[in-house]
Amino acid sequence: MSETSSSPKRPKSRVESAETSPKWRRRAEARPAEIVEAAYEVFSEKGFAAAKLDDIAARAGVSKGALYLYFETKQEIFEAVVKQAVAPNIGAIEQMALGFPGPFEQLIRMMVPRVAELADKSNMGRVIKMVVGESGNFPEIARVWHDDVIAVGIGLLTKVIVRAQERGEVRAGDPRQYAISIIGPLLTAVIFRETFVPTGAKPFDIPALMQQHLETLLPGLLTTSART
Amino acid sequence: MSETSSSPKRPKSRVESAETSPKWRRRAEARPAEIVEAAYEVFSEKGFAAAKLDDIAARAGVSKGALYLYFETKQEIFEAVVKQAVAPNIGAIEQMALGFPGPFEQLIRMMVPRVAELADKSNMGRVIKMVVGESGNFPEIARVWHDDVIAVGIGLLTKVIVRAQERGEVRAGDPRQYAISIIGPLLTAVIFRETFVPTGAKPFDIPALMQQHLETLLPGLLTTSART
Amino acid sequence: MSETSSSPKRPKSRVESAETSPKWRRRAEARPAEIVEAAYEVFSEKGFAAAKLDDIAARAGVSKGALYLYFETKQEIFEAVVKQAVAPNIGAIEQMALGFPGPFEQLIRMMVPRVAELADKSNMGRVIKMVVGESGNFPEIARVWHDDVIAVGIGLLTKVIVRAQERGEVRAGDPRQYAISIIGPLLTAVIFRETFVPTGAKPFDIPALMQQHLETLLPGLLTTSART
Amino acid sequence: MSETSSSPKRPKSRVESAETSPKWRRRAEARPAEIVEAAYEVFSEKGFAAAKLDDIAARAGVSKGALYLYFETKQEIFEAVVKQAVAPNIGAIEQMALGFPGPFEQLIRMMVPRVAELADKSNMGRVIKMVVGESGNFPEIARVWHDDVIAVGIGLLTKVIVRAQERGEVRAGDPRQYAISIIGPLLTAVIFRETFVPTGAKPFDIPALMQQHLETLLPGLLTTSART
DNA sequence: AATGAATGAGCATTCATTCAT
DNA sequence: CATGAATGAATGCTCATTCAT
Repeated sequence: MSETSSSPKRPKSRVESAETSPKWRRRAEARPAEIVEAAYEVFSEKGFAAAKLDDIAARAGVSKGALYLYFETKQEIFEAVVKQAVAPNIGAIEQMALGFPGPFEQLIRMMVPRVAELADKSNMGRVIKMVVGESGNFPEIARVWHDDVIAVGIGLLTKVIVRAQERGEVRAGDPRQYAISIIGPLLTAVIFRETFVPTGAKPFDIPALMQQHLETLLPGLLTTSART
Repeated sequence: MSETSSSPKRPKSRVESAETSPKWRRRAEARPAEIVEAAYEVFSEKGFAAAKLDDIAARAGVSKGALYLYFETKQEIFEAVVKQAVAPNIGAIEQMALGFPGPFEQLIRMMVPRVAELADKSNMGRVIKMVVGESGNFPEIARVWHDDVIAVGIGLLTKVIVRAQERGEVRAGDPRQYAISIIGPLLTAVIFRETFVPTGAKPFDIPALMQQHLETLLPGLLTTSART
Repeated sequence: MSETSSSPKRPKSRVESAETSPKWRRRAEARPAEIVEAAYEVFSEKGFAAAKLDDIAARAGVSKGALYLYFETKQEIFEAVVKQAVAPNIGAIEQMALGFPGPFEQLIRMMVPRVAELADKSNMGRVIKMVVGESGNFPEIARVWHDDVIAVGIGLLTKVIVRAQERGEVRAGDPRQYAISIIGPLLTAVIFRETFVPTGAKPFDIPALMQQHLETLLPGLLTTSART
Repeated sequence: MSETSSSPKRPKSRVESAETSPKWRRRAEARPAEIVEAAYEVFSEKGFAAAKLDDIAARAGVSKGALYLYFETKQEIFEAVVKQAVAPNIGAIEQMALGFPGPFEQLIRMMVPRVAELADKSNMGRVIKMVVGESGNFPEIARVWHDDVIAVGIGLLTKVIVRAQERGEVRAGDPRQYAISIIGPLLTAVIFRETFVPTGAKPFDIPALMQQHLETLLPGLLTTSART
């Protein structure tokens, strides 16, 4: 879980005293994060509807009632779980990509492994699975995720490609489609891992997969002049 | 929906009577398929848990009780829905691919648009979404889908690539990863369509996307000697 | 309970067949009335919030789930109970009063005992108690009851008095206040019966009370010329 | 609220220390009354079951936990609220009535406006509403209220009437019924005000109503010789 | 004395499943 | 075969009550 804590209803402690002795303030500060963490596990295993608040509470080590001290509904907990996976590194990556001074090939060779690493290690995969699975029931969540994550990611990649095309580094072609060409195998591998690997399917080595994918794709993506 | 009827518990007609009014007969025979068709719609919209048998029955134009004449549980209906999307054309494609006499490039240039077309038109996307979303609750279904569809598809592609590598048409490299390189953008686009397009996201032209993807990928995939 | 059944969501029987053999149609037709009857008892004993649907269901001899075949919420059941006591005889009394050709004294001497009898025998008292007790939480119910019962009753009495004043039979004075002078002791006695008699208070003989009240009130209400 | 403090569980001050800061002391002493005052408002608006201790605590300006320093249960708070409205002026009125030396007519002409004024201004109406509404759940409270308030009031009036009958001032007739004849319209108007006026019903001018009621009733109540 | 976080029993509501007709 | 009324276990949410601080 990242520290990008969404802002759940925090029971307002009266003075927010200077130095909270750890024994004093019970667990009030930590609770929301603990709950979201537990909820993340349960939701990603069962999906929204099949997840029981009893289970979430138990896994968070609190009573069912305590959930309602920090969240108003089950759906709000779900939204917190999904949001908490949203902003994590997108901003950082965005900075890096748009500010990068060198040629497209260098940029992409730096970014793709980094993103692959991220996808491999983080829980983004399970969150994607949740968003996909519940998009029918929570269009709003799907919309937010699209706007905040997917569109930003694809848009960033597209922008980088357009710029490279303008500089003659990338061949003519629909840049948004190129973005999917680049990133599609990664998403597929992540979803595959979350969906089929637990039932016994042979997993992919995601960084290796993306490394090879990049080597395969670049010759057809770069203009002859841009090729190293 | 195809006629590949899954095998729901068909109520044993007590006497298998000589001549029943043909109109009646026909309806009765069609029932399971109608139910699965309706269930497919509801499940793919809501997911397993949020789908109500009331809705399925209503959409199938039968009473709720009637569902239990053909299926024993909600889960069994769900399995029928998923299975019914399994067999679709994999077999045909398999034949085509493995029997293809020409070079890899020709084969892949023929297959990919065909599969893209299929993915674009069929409801496979929604079924994938269902399988992804419910894989946590129904590992068995995920397993079956993997074994019967995913593994077969990837395996087929892998096999074709291995053969092409042996003939010096495809560069060295992990053939299973190459398979994902080829097909990943398609799966990503399909899932994107099912998940985000309904909430307003700009859709992809899937055949065009795969056409461009192929042109981009082939230069790096084929050996220099195999290039047209 | 009167037959003035409000119209609860009746499970639509498919053909409403001509003669429903009592053994065939289960209890579908009778159920709503039975439920309302049971709910009336529980609500009037406990009030809205403290009434448990379990109790209502048990007393109606059905399962808890069955309640939801006929009503959508607890509140809707409550409203049905209250409404069902609304229209009962108001209409009849209204006809009688407004169409009465004789002098005011005759009319009032006929009406008051009749209404007293009604209040004594019917369950109106308990319903009034419910409306009073829950008016804070269900202003809408209080409003409906006021508009449909209280205002009609007071309005009717007021109208009769105004007419009698115009004919010189009743002394000058606020006719709406006269109405309360006439009917107030009856309402008080009814509420007293519902509230305090169950805890051991000595009840009033309501018809006798109203008889004496009328004899006491009439001399001051009628003009000298109208006195018998 | 009056100072007739009910007796809530006062936390035993451990040392009954010599001199505590007087400001502190005062607050502590006032707490129970403040709580009862707040509870009165909430209970009279919502009824017992729908009243939340959270609301009561908030309105009293204390924490929820603090309620339990003074009362052991919700019901005990409720009882304190009801009791606190009991003693109000009944005693004073009783003295006045029983000690009155003049004729019945004078007594009643003095008492009724005074009681009407009281009913009009005090919160008795809301308490009556509460008692009526919760009598099913709290028979004990209903009993206490009957014994301490209702029976006393009716009994007092009855006693006065009996005495007047003995002196030949009031006609023959059931004196307890006469009491209801006199006071019923007042109670009806009070309950009407609490129940229906908040939903938009036209209120009664209670003192005026009772004035007219008295003028109407007295001719039939007094003997010819007692008439002024 | 006072706080307010935490508890957990309690209840309205839903829905897969059964079965009398 | 078919119906749909009926069931009852399951679950989200509430709120009086407790207790560590």
